Amino acid sequence: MRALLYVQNDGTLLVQSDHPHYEALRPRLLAFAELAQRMDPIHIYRIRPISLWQAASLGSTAREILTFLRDHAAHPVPYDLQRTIAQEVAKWGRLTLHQGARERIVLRGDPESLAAARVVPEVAAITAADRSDGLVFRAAHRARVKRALASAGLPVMDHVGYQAASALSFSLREETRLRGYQEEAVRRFLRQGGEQSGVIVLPCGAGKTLVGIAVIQALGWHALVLTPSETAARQWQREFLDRTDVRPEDVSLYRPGHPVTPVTITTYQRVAAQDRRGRRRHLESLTTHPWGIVVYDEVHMLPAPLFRLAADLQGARRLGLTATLVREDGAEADVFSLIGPKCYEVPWKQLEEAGYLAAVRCVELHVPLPAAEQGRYLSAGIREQHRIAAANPAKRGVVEALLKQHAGESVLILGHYVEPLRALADALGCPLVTGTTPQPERERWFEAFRTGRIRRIALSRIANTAVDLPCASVAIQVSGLFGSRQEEAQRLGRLLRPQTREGVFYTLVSKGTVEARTAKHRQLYLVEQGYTYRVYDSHEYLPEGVDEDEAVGVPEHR
DNA sequence: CAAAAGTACC
DNA sequence: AGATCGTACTTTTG
Repeated sequence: MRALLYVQNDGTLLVQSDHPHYEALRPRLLAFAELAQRMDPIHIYRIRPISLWQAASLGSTAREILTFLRDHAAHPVPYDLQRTIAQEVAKWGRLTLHQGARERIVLRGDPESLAAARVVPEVAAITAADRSDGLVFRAAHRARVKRALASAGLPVMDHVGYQAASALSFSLREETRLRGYQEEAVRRFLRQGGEQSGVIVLPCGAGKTLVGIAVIQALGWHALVLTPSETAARQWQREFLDRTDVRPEDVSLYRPGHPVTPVTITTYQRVAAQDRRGRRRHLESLTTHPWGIVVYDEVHMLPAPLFRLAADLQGARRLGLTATLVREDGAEADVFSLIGPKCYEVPWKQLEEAGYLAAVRCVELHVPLPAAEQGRYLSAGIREQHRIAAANPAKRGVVEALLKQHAGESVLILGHYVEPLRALADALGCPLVTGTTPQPERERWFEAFRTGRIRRIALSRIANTAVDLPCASVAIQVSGLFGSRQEEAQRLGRLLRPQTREGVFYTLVSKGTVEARTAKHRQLYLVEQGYTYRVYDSHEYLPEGVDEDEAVGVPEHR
């Protein structure tokens, strides 16, 4: 049989995506490599140190990884790469951080690793003492030490332990049932008596909030929950009240000046905020409370320069939750070092197959750029090119045709640039909701959409997180935030609430422009998760003047 | 409601 | 290869 993959010296894997065993073997591949590019039928994966540490933390050995490569590669694995893999996997656990005397922590390890750690400038700058048995730091530098070492290629296993926490007792309500994978997620996080901190990755709509609540309940300590927005914070609060018997007065949104409650919910923004004097008072007051656990909702946002201050709460167990542990700046490694390794993940498609999430089909439609735009496009700089491609006026006709085809279904129209999106919404006569739409007005539109009173709604980037519109079964993406895999995944995520009918996720791409490349890149995370994109020219998918049923390439209307 | 602060991407 | 800049967006605050 044909080989599944070709291994290159630099850790790049060329994988035959049409190989009969590809689907079955993909999870094992993803355990230590990341999908970097698609040139069908070749999928290009990259082995990165962070993925090897991650694999090691989940118990993989270098031998297993190398055996997998030997079994499926066309040629022998290059010796240098074999050595790199063995080295990187072995790094996990070589450096460990321990509690020292009096507010000190100690970095221990073999002499070689310690020597490497010693010369990392940011580490040297905060080393309190350099002893033969290890490097000593102030406990307050716990996050900084781990982050600096990880970015220098030295992952640290954190054995410092946690502060004494206040107890909190409540139960899940009788009728609150955890699904199998949710229970498994909780179990994995709590293994070793909950000593480990880490990240749980579950698709949008899979019930991450409930997993977080179940973890808090099982641990029985005071909990701080950090979310990306006030809206998300309120959703957590509501979920706590709906799903558990926790006393309502024990759960609150953080209010500066008011005493914190056993479960306190607030946003990354607020934690990071500083007052006029430059003091981060919220962070200070939240840090002093004896939390037993801090939950980081949408933890992929944590690496932002100020949001990551929220990771200074190292005295508590840390649980990160996200659907999309990817960033275009590669800062996922910060999540690994500041929160902990990924301890549980379920591929999106797997939950679809199990019937927990709606089935979604992905379609990429190429729309020609009209001649007038074509001229401007060719003489524009790269930024302007993105904008012109995104605002392609020919997309409007395609959107109209798709709306006709999906008459009677609830459709989201998603865009990045607000002005072109506004023009489109006006032309279609549908409401537009953006970040500047006042909260009450947002709620009114969302409610109208949920109840089916309106069937279409145009959304800017606010749709990327925490917008709950469960009835949507079709999304038309008219433009996106460049090559953001994160955004693509979150947007498809809007369609995953269980539906009776299959969802469709359309992406409109200006033909022959930079958009074609960015669109391909955006899709990589979802392709990793098992989704397939069908690509058509818009006229081929929606031929003018031809009845839909006769159109070539149009899947049967259901 | 406008200004300020923050994020993500190229 | 890594860093910086510029643009468009969101949330929070006064």
